[in-house]
Order: sequence, then C-alpha cells, then structure tokens
Amino acid sequence: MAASDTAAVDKRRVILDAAVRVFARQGFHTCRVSDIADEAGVAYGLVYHYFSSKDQILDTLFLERWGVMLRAIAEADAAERAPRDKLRAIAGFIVESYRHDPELMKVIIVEVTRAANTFGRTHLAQIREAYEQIGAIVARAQADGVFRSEITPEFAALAFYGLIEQVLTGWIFDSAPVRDDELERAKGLIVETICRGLER
Amino acid sequence: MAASDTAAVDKRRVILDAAVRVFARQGFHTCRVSDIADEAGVAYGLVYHYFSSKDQILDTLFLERWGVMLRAIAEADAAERAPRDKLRAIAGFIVESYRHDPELMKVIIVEVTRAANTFGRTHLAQIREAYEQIGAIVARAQADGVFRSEITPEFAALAFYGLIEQVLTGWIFDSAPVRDDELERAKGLIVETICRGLER
Amino acid sequence: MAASDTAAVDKRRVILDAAVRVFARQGFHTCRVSDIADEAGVAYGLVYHYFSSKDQILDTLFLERWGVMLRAIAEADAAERAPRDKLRAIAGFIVESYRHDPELMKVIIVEVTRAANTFGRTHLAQIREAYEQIGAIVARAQADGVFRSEITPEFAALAFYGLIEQVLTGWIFDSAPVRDDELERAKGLIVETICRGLER
Amino acid sequence: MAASDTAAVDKRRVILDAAVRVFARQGFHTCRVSDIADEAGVAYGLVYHYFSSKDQILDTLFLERWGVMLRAIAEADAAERAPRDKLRAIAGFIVESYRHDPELMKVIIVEVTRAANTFGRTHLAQIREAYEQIGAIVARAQADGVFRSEITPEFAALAFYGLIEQVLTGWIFDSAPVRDDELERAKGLIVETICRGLER
DNA sequence: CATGAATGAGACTTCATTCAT
DNA sequence: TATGAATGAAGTCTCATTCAT
Repeated sequence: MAASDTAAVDKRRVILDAAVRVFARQGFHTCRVSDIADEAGVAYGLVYHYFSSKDQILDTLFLERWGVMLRAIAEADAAERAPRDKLRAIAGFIVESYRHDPELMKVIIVEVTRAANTFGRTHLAQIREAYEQIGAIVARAQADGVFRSEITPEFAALAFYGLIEQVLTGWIFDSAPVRDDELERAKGLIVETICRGLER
Repeated sequence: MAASDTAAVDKRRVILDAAVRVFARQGFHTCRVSDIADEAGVAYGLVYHYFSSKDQILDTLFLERWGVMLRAIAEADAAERAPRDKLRAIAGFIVESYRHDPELMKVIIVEVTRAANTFGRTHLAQIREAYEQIGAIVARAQADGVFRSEITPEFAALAFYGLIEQVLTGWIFDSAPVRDDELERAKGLIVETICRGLER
Repeated sequence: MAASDTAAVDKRRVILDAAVRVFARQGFHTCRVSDIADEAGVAYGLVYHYFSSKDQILDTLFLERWGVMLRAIAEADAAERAPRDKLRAIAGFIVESYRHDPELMKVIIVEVTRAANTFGRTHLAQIREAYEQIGAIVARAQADGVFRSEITPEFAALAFYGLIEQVLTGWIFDSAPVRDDELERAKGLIVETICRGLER
Repeated sequence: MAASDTAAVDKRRVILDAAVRVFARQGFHTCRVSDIADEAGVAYGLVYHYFSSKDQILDTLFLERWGVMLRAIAEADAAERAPRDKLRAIAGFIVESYRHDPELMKVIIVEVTRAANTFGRTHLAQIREAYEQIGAIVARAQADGVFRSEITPEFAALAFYGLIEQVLTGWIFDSAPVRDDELERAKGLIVETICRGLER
C-alpha cells in the first residue's frame, strides 16, 4: 500500500467519533441516527452497515474505552509502589482521559456508568470489574498495614471511583472547558481526600 | 372534612406515586405515559388534567423532594454543633430518604442529578444550591480552624455529596433491597471517609 | 342510545373495510399502512390503536371470514340432503361470497390461502379444517354408496375446493367485474365437474 | 470447450439456483438480495452484474420453466392419441417437474401464478397461454365427440390446471417431502377426476 | 373531574440498487 | 468478471399530546 493511502479513512472510525460528539452534545436518547450520519458526513445507511443498531454504537464506544481503563488500572497496580501512588496513577489516568477526550468521557459517564436502567445495567459486570480492581489495591494495602481496616475495601473503592466520577461530572455540567491547572489540582485533591481517610 | 371523605383519594398524588414506581422500574425515557396511568389505575387523559407533560411529572417529583432536602441541609447547618455532626446529619438524612422511598431516590439520582443533557441541566441551579450549602458548612469550619484549608470548600462539597450519591447508586444498581444495618453502617463510613480527609 | 346515534361509526370496522380495498388493489406487501389510514379517512395512529400490526389486520379479516365459511360448510352438511346438493350448497355459498364482496375474497385467496410462506402457513390449521369438513361429506357419501371409492375423500376435497378457488382466481385476475350469469353458471359447472368424477 | 473448462462454473446459473432455494425457503418478499448472494457464495454486487433487479431473477426463473412447460403441453397435444392420454401426459409432466425440482415449482406457483397483484399480473399472458393450449385440446375433443359439450373448454382447462396446482399446493404446504407413490397416484387421480366429468 | 379515542410527527431500521476499485 | 462499501428512499411502529364527550 502506497504512502498516499495512509489518508484512506476508516469510515467505521469516522462514525464512532461522530457519535461521540453527537451523544455528548445531545444525549443518546435525544439524538437521531441521522444526526450521527450527518456529523460523520456519511450516508444514513452506512451507519447500519457497520453497526447493527444505535445501541451498539454506544456499546462499542463504552467497551473500547472501558477496556483501556481496566488495563490502565491493572498496570497501575502492577508497578512496585505505595498504595497512595497507585491510586494517584489511576486518578491521573482518568483525569488525563478527560483532558484528552472530554466528550467521550462525558458520554461514558452520563450514558453508561450512571444509567442504571439502560446501558449501566447492560455493562454492570464491566463496571464492577473496575471497582473490584481498585478494591483489591485497598485490600492489599490494608493487609500490609499501610491502610487502616475500619473502611472496607469495597467502600473505599466506591468512594475513590465515585469521587473521580463526581469531579468529572462537575466538569461535564460546566459549560466552559476545564483549565489545565484545575485538572492537575483535581488529581492531587482526589488522592489527598481519599487517602487521608484511609491511611493510618 | 367528613369522615367519609377520608377515603377520598388525591388523584394527583396517586399519579405522582405511580410515576415514581414506573420511572424507577423502566426509566423515564423507556416508559410511556400510559404506563403511568395504568400503574395509577386512572384514565389516560387524567394525567394530562393534572400535568402538562410527561416532563412536568418528573420535574414535580424532583422539585418536591429536592426542596425537602435543601431545607434539611439548612436545618442541619442551623443547629449548634460541630461540622462533622452537621455533615453526619446531612448524610443521615439522605440515607434515611433512601430507606423511606428508595424508588423516589433512584428516580431523582438517575433521571435528574446525573442527567447532564436533560433534567440535570434544567435543574442545575437547584442541584448546585445543595453543593453550595454544604460548601458553606465546610468554609465556615475552615474559618473556625476545625477543618484544614488545603481542600477548597467546593471540592469538599463535591466529594461529600458525590460519595453519598455513589453509595446510593451502588444500592440502586443492586437487585436486592438494602439491609438496615448496611444503611446504618454507610452513614458512618461516609462521614468518616470524608471528615478524616478534612479535619486537622 | 338515540336513533341518531345509529350513524355512529365503528372506526375499527371502517379500518378493516378500508384495508380490504387497499389489500385488494395493491396487495398486502405493496401497500403501506398509511394507504389504509388514508382510505379509511382516519389518522395514521388510529390503525395502531385498534390493531397491533399490519399483519394483524389481515389475520383479523381472514379469521372473520373463514369462520363464517366454516359455519356455512357445517350447515350445508347438517341439512338432510344428497351429497351433490351439499356440495352445491358449499360452492354456492363461496361463489355468493365472491359476488357480495369480491375484494375480500380476493384478499383472502391471494394473500392467505395461497401464501405458502407467510399467512397461509400461519393459518394452515384453519385452512385444513375446511378441507376436512368437505372430505367428511365425501367420505360419508362413499360409505353410503352414493359416491364411488376410487378417489380418496382427501383428494376429492382438494379437487372440489381447489376448483372453486381456481374459478375465483380466474375472476380475480380478470380486470372486468364478473357478470351475474357467469356466477350462476359457475356454481353448476363446479358441482357438475366434480360430482361426475365422484358419483357412481 | 476444453476438458479443464468443465469445472468452470456458470455464476449466472449458480445465482439462479441459489435464488430458487432462497425464494422457496423464505419467500420472494421476505428474502434479501444478499441472502441470494450468500446462498450462491458470490459477492453481493455480482447478482447485479447478471440481473438488473431482484424482480428480474424471479422473472427469469419463471419464464425459463414456463417455456419448458408450454413446449411440453404442445408436444403432448401434437402426438396422436386420445384426449385423456394427452391430459395424462400434461399432468404427468407437471408432477414430474415437481418431483425433479419441488423448490422451483413452489416458487413458480406461490410467487408467480398465484400472485394476482404482482408477478401473476406481469406474466398473465404467459399463464393464460397454458390455459388456452389445454382448452384447445378439450375443444377438439368436444368437436370430435369424445368429450361432451356441457362444460366449456375454458372451464375445463381451468378445472384441470387448477386441480394440478391445488395438488401441488397441498404438497408445498406439507413439511415432509412427498413419497414417490403419492406422486404416481396423484397423476392418475387428477386425470380420472377431471376426465370422468368431461367424457361422454 | 374523568375517559379513552383520535392525531400525526418522528424515529429506527431495512434493503434494493449503485459505484469505485 | 468480481467485490463489497456506500447510498438514501421508504416503511413500520411508537407515543406524547389533544379533544370530544
């Protein structure tokens, strides 16, 4: 394949990226499939050539991104470092994900992880997987005596991940884009807030 | 009111209560107005006699309950007590609200406070009012030297309210009803987790 | 109900009657639900208020009419008369059905009894019920020695009902309406053709 | 043609044969062009290389087969034999056609000769050609005094061809394949039933 | 207050057909 | 000849809302 072909567009990708923008702007339930096609600059039917339904587009976006996050959490845990640093790495990764693609994160949080009746339920197992990984980090820190044991690992994971999601939700609700220094500051505050409650 | 009238039902209330159950079970977007009428045992059209739209039913449910909560927060703050006890009162009130009517709380959280594109945006001012009240408590505690100042009041409010909502979300996603001792335990953990991070 | 209310229209009936005309004119697969609504002079949605799907409209038309026919066959058999006269009564009834409502008969034959892949298969049991009733008449005539036994009752029923349907199909394919004397003549020919083959 | 070419497949033929199976299984209206391509094991677009439309595939199948049948009828008539034997030859040919390729016969009967609104109307002239050939045999038999004249040749042709088609339709509706002895028996019964009604 | 028939805009999805390679 | 991505018109069904009674 010639170098000039590098520019060849992957229409499937174009549609997924367009869907992120449309879902973020209008919400999953409020947008129409034609909005996605228009945003992507492709014909209506092509959306259905690549995806079997509007639902499946969101499923795909979620699973793609969530898989990346689960791997990032696993990596954060694998490294040899203090529990607080592991949590900092995780919080940092998620905040960076937001910096890099705030629309995608908005879609995933608003339309999936917090949608208890629809996609949240569908992907419950995946979502809980993240909680469990974080809980495992806490549990080990407790076994090592670094964290105190008054708070269960499950609850700690809930508090940690919940705080991150809440911070992101605040940004999501904001109309103005978030400043870089706010992003940096948030990383520190999240870890500080949670770890002070956990450390001996 | 005569004794015989005691049984007279307030149809408007019946419809609102039915809407809570239907919204909780099926979600706002997935249910139909006729589902609400059926659940309430009233005729289709009567829903529109009392409410101007499906949206307005949810608006009503939210504003009713949110007003109660804002007053409860204000009261918790008004009393003469330590910041930690004020936060405990607030967390306690919200958890008790869940114990008393989990379906209503599910609807409010899932369909409003986390719905960034629809009702969440509509009621943004109301929602932020709660954050601000909590933030004010923290700010005053910091001014009094009870809480340290590394964490801004806004962030502290976010973390506090966010943790509560996350705990409730965990229960909402669960299929089984929550046991009483879990509810009690959660109150303590929420306050403990957050205050350890805030107190000097 | 006042006499003036007699004119109150049963919209469900109006829709069914319109559907007959539309199905007859355009065919079930080629027409749109909006064509039926237009023909009936009602709003699109009302069709779905009374029927759950386009299919169900045809099902209803078929079952209504087929039930009438099965009862007519049973009555023809119940009367005390020669087998040939019973068959004449049945052929007469079906031909009269065509005279009375040729469009309905066209729809039932073209879209149901001959649609082996779709509605014909759905209503196979009902369709076979007619064959069996006719077969029973033949069988009894054979037992009584009026008809010879070389031809099985099942085959005789097939031939009899098949000839009727074929005659009607010929008319259906015709563009011109059938003259009354043709209808009368057909009754005699059908019975004559079949009974000569059956009688001793 | 070289020996090595013997294995060369005629893709057009492959597509036609696949279409027969797909039309028989799912019905013309219910199947998609892609189903035919899949069944044939060829690419989607190739269907449109050989045929201008989905309709044209069915037209081709019908005209191919119907032409064979018309020639068979003409041959049956050309031979020097009794009218009854001519009709026997015709019935035999059609029943043998069914034995040889039941799916093709199903498609032709269900989707064309009985589809009064669509293909049946398109090919009306071809279909009537068969009736007329049969009618001509009867007419000549009547002129020769072998058949009686009470029944018009047109009606006799209708009854004869109609009975054959009805017998085949019975088989088509059956889920089980037809046994050979049933096929043989049917040939005799068809001729016997009709000729007894026609012969002096 | 109460009923539920009636309205009609709108959304998803399908699929025959075209076309660039 | 062969491929399958791309197109977009069309159709079914849903459902919030209105209205006559």
